[in-house]
Amino acid sequence: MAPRTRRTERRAEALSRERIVEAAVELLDSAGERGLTFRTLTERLATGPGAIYWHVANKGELLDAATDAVLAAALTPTPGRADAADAADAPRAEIHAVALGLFDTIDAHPWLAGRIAAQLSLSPWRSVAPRVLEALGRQVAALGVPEAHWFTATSALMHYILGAAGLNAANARTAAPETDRGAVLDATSRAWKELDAGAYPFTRAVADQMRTHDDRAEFLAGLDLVLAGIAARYPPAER
Amino acid sequence: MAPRTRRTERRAEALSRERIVEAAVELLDSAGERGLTFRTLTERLATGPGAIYWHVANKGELLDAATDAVLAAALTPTPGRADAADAADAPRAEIHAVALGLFDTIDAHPWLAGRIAAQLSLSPWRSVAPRVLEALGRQVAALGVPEAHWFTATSALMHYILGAAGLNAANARTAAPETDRGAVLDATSRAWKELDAGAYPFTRAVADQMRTHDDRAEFLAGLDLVLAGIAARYPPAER
DNA sequence: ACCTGAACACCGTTCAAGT
DNA sequence: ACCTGAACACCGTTCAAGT
Repeated sequence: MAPRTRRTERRAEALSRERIVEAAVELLDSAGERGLTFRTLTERLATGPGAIYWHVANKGELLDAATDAVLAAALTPTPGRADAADAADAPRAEIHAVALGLFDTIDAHPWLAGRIAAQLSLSPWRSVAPRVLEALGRQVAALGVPEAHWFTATSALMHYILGAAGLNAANARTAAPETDRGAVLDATSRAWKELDAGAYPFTRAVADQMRTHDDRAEFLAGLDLVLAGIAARYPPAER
Repeated sequence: MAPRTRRTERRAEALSRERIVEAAVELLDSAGERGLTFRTLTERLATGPGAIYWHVANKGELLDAATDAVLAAALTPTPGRADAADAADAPRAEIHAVALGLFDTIDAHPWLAGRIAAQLSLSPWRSVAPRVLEALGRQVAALGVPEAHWFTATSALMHYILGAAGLNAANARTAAPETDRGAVLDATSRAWKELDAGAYPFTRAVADQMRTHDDRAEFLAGLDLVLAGIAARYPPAER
């Protein structure tokens, strides 16, 4: 056998945990959670499974590392991004910015939703929970919420944001690439209108509002409801 | 010998879609999503994989059927369960009842969380979305929210309820049976207190509130924040 | 220390064959 | 019409062996 063209399929740099995680994120983004296997990963990295297991304990740890890598970028504060008109509105603007950052990140990496849920509870001391809590909680404090209600108010915000963003991401998660959002909304709206009039009067009534809704705008409207509730129930302490 | 011992490994009744779904739910409850395989299922039903594929198209359809079966029970209205002191408070009490029903159901069947998210978006015309929307939306209308905001208000409620319940369920989903909740909260609280004082002042400040919190009570407190926000932002139309 | 690649146990699914 | 069970392609993981 001839001495082969010099490593056309051979990787240029040494393997490292970072390179493995990077390739994992790419596979997850392009093919979803089912697209990341040790076969596709070893093929892309031009190596064998044993090499990956040298740097990573198992698939779960790899998914956790991928989650951390993507979320770290999303949660890195970008000072001044809010540029609120007046300072009084700064906390609300900052909460919007954090929420939209998470919403858009989860929308762009839909596989994140399931992983965040797993991490939040499996290891609540790890980076995700404290980072999100800290970013939101400081603004909750700035809004004047009495300290006794800090945890409750911030938890509710965090649950709404991560929950709603996660449910929304399921859209992108499994929808075929050529699936037209408008067509899905049309079909769903039509199906709702054909529900039994006696059993589903409300759903029939909102079928048109559903058809024309904007995911991002609805997400923000819901966020503002939570914020309005916080303002109403936990008004700033007198002084 | 008593008729009991006869055909210990042979099933008594003919296979049916219902019996298969029933067995699937039991396996999911006892061993989680990873515990349901065609091997464990055929063993429990004393049959082969081909028999199951005669009644069910594939594993995805089986999981959808299991989800529908469990949610149908949770969403069946139980009239009079709320028994509010006065009628004015009836909508809020009913929303609490629906929310707690979903919270407890998802808590008891943690595998539901991921499946609900998938169904909500993959096929929003199917039973889950209209049923939840209808149950919540009627009460939103009863609260006097103007019709123009019905969809937004009800969507926010639904996203909070399903999102928060789903994130909470991740707790039960992977925690080892002998894991003591109190011990986890203690360890998490301690870890939070050891975070960098400059970077995590808020998280450190709420570490004690987190340690003593009650999941169900926090869930309801967050729900009340959304409801308070709805009352504040979408007050009943004048007449 | 880092990597190779064959091998193992297990998975969802198919299908020719039975009744 | 309904069920059997061997077989297939694929998965995560291991490990003796190389450098």
